[in-house]
Amino acid sequence: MTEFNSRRLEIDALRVLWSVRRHGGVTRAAEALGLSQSAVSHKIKRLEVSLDCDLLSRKSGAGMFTAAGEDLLDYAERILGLHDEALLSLTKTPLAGRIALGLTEDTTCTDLARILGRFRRLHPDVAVRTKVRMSLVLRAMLERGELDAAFVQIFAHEVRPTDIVLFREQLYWVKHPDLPLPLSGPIPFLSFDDECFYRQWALDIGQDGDTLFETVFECASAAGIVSAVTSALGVALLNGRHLRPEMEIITNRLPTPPALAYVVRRARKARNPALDTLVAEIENEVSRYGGLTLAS
Amino acid sequence: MTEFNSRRLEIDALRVLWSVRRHGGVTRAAEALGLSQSAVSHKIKRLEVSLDCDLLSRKSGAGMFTAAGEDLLDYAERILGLHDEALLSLTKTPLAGRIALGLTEDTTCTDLARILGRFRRLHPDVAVRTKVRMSLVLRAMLERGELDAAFVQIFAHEVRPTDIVLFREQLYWVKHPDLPLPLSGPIPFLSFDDECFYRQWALDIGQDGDTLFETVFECASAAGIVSAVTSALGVALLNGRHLRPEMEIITNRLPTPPALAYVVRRARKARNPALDTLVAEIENEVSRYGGLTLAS
DNA sequence: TGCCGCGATCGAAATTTGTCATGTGCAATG
DNA sequence: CATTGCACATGACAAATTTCGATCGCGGCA
Repeated sequence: MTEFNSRRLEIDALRVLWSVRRHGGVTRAAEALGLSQSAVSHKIKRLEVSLDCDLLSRKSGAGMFTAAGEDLLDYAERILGLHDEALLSLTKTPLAGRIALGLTEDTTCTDLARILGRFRRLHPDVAVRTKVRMSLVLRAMLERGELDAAFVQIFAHEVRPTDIVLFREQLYWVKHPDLPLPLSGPIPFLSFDDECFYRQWALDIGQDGDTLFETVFECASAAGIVSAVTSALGVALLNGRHLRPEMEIITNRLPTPPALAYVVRRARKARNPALDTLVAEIENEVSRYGGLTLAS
Repeated sequence: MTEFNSRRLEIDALRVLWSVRRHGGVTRAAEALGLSQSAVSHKIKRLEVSLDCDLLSRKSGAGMFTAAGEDLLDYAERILGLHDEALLSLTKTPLAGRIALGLTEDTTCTDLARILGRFRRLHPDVAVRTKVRMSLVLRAMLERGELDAAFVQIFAHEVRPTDIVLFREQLYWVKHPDLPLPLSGPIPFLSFDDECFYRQWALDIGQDGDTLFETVFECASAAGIVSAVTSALGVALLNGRHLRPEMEIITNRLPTPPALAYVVRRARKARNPALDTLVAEIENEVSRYGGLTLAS
């Protein structure tokens, strides 16, 4: 009772454990944390030894964690939350002001929500207004000065030095295995709606001569495209998060799709200390965890 | 912004900080934590450096902590609470049962409350019944088997091997400076009520010949005695927690008062796994912090 | 003024933590 | 069924951090 229970947890180890869950594996967690794989492995092992119980269930099959592990993760999450907030509150300068923020639908229910929530708690005198639009619209609003900053998806090669990259992702051509690619004539294309900024890229690639694609389906939500693909209605451009096992990735006959990035982009505008702080917090989070994640 | 804020707190350091407040000083905290004074000093210094702000205000006069320090302590307390609970929850076996517990008034609003609260949260199926009585009464109830365990005050020399000592304290003879001790005749005595177990000790010491004391004031609460002393009504036996600067400690003419101890004492009784666990938790807390504290 | 108690600081020693290199188990593959 | 690839574990060693004992400096106090 004395030796193993008197041993204490350390925040660092909890963060590693948490990162393992978040990134789904020791190796990935290590990458994200900027550590070697063995360091992460060791840290967890030490945690296990000091607690005298297993946390990772090295069984294939079931979940990655043991019951004790899941249990601890619960606490870890709360402790880490407090920890990060404590850190922020120490550097807190009384802020007031107004922030107009643009989000995409994708980003509303993820890490960003947590960060925004915490920000409002720490700085109750800052009025944060958020608008949810598609990336193209948000970019236009930024240009027109209607927003102070926005979370937008752009082509990787469009990233500006002042953007903060939240994470990068790759687009894939996908179709259902049952759908044969027509050897000649247009390929049936499942497209996001007009405002989708990489739909243009897809429609532009067939320009040399005849049209490569024929848009047979148009839908604003990823979920709609996903189900159209699985119904073998046609070919679509999807990012990694939306891939499903039953989808087939097309690697020949079509040009490699461009890489994408989710970034925070600020408006060229007057100083805004409140926004500075918020952006700094996001940067912090990104650098600590090696990017943010979205729910898939 | 990047370098000092990206640095992380560690639970250990927070515990040290907290211990410094709790024990009112670096040196005491070190003792309680079983570390050297320099280790504690260093740990705090490191914390300060990594946060790039002062936590202890080395000024004489005002409080021991800076505003940032107090701020951090707030979070530290919450983080430590979660930490300890996490640790406990990992070793948790589903407990059920019933515990009859005796407390003194002194112990109701201190660390014990925190431990009991946590215990009930972690083991909702254990019914904890508490009774608040004076130490003498509690001891009798223990003997009669009406309680499973009790937190009682006893003479230090009465501590049994099976008792868990929560902390020790010393009694002092005190009076107001304005009150002269009569050179002959009985000394005016301010006494707790009948059930106070060391009142007997005081009344017994005059037995060789005439009565040394005359009880001029009797009150069940320490607050009453304190104000009677400051009103120069007489002489009283008080423990360190109740000493006030304006009181004068009498060191001659009266025998040195006995040392006291607050202990957890269990009834000689059948096994009670729930009680075992609770007692183990208390032992843990005591060994980690070198005793519990009471509000003065 | 000289003596405490308390905390800061320094160098050396001990402990902890991270890395590289390597080993093991498990699946998919030819 | 050997082979390859992947993900994680482990061991040895180097680097960094933490602790300790000793010593110093500072403010109260007799």
